[in-house]
Amino acid sequence: MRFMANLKFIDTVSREGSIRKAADKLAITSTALNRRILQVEDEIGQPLFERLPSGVRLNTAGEIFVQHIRSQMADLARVQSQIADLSGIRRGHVRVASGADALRHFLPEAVAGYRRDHPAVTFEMTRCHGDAAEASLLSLDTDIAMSFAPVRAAHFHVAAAVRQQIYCLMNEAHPLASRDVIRLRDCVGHPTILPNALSGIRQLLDTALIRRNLELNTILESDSFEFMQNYLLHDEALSFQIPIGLAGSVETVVDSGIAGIVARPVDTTDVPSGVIHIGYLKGRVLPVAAAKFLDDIIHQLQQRFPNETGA
Amino acid sequence: MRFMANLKFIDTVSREGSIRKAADKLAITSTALNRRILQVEDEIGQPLFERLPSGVRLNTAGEIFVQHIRSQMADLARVQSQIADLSGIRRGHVRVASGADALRHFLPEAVAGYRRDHPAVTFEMTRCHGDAAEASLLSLDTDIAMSFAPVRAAHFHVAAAVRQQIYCLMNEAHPLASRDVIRLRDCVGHPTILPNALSGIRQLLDTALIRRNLELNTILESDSFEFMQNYLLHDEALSFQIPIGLAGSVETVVDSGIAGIVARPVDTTDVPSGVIHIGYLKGRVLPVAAAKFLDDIIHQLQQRFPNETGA
DNA sequence: TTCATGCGATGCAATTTTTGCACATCGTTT
DNA sequence: AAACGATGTGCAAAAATTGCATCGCATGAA
Repeated sequence: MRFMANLKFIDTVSREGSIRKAADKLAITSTALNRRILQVEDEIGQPLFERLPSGVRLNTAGEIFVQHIRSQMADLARVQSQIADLSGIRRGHVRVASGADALRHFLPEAVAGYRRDHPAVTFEMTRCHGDAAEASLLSLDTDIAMSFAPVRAAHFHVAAAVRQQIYCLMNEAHPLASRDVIRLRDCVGHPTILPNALSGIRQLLDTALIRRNLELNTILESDSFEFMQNYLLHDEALSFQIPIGLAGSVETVVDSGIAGIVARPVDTTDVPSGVIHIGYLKGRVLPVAAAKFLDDIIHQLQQRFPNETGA
Repeated sequence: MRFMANLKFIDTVSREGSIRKAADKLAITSTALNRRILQVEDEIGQPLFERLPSGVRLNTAGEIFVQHIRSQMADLARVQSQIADLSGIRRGHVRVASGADALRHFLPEAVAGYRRDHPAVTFEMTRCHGDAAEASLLSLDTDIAMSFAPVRAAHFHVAAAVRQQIYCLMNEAHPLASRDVIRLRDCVGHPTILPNALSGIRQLLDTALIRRNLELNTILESDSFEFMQNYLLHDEALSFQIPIGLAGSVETVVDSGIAGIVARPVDTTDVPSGVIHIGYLKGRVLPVAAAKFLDDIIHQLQQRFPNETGA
């Protein structure tokens, strides 16, 4: 895209914080890049960067301008996708930011299903927590975000929300495995594995524990659900997860998707349900491919969690 | 603006409908322009223009792309204006489309007043009727529109609305000049000058005349209020106008602003008041200069028509 | 303090890109 | 049939961009 080159260069410099680093990344010399930036600054009539000994940094004008550039580039992507759509080929690139839960089983399936119908569409899946998701929407690095943590509505347009009850995971040989519903106080004393503090599950659990003045015997913290679940195979411990992080539909979630591990719901009077929010940056018009994928996700969520999904 | 050149070129070609004409306007040769367009089409991956014997015309993809270009350019103007604003100098360019009424006295005063405070701001005033105003907002040729005709709310954000009663204008020697309020039936028989059919005043009058089955003795139609008003100096005829088209505030509008011509209100049970709408394209963020000017206009309207101005 | 390092800015020559002219090609109109 | 006016194309000239070597500057380490 020749006609966007200069703008893309400025965006890259602003991200790298250095003209030389950006030049490397863009496979041109720093001189050329430097002069193109000087030229744009000249055309704008104001410098966009502060020159520091360690590199460059956006000044206020630069902040405004870069925000404009990013929104331009995102809109160009939408236009291209829309134009490609006219000729029947559904092309496009969809960028999704999600918590680890949905990245395990739900999104792989959803993306594969979508690509079966539209093989020319490419994807970029980023794992991140609530705040990072919002930042990445704002800088237009991401089209769609999916987050179990509470979202601030200021910049986020919620396309769908799905209630998710907390489940307790354990080896099928665990003494609690015989119960249909787990109470929080039952867990006390058993060795427990928790997701790390940024996780929405962890936040719900912590709030519940403090309120009831309980303490768990936490033997391990991790941000990898895969690690935690596989650990359960080798030790008689408890872990927690939400349905979307488990294979299969919520009705049949007696086992967790891994042989030898079972999932039991935690009583909602102990730990309230959380909500997964799916949406995009408020005010944005998504590229056709992203918009279609979002529709698909919502459709699948409604099928899989028919009573828990709202607008 | 080097980095927007190609996009501006495409916009110009789409407006001129011919590469050669556009090339003339842009002061380059048609070959150069042609090749730049071919290059962009190549980068987009799809042709944007249909080649006709008489020139070029946008195809569907082109329509989408040009709309994107225009919104980009408008947004760039906003960004530039915002950046210029940072350094204290309030620069910018404000484009207003208005009916002839407000262009007579109100807008000249308003613009002059604004420029007194912000001499670096430039203006572009276009006289046009309702539908043309909407089109010019949509193609982003205009920032602010002011129209006495009814507006379709689909694309128009109404920033303010001012009720305007119809006034009857005549030579001070006219037999009707002694009345405080004019009834429509009083006008019958007198020679009358009317604004042309596109005018909001004319539409209100026509509706009223049809409803009451009256007919005026129309000796002249024009779209120039100046011509009509000056004609009254030389002939004992009637004409019509709204307060914003007259000098002075509505309370003191005994004379019309031109010596020898007086204005008398027409009874609102005969001809209902119309409404002037001031606003901009829905969803747009106006450049600071335009936004500030809009505030100014609204403020002045509220001062001049305190009981007739609403949100 | 001195020196080394890493940053952006700049002069100049090589290179790439863009431009303008002449002309080809196509469809419509006279 | 011929003339006209439109876009598309080869080729040489002109203009812009690039890369190298180098400068000036600020910081941090010895």
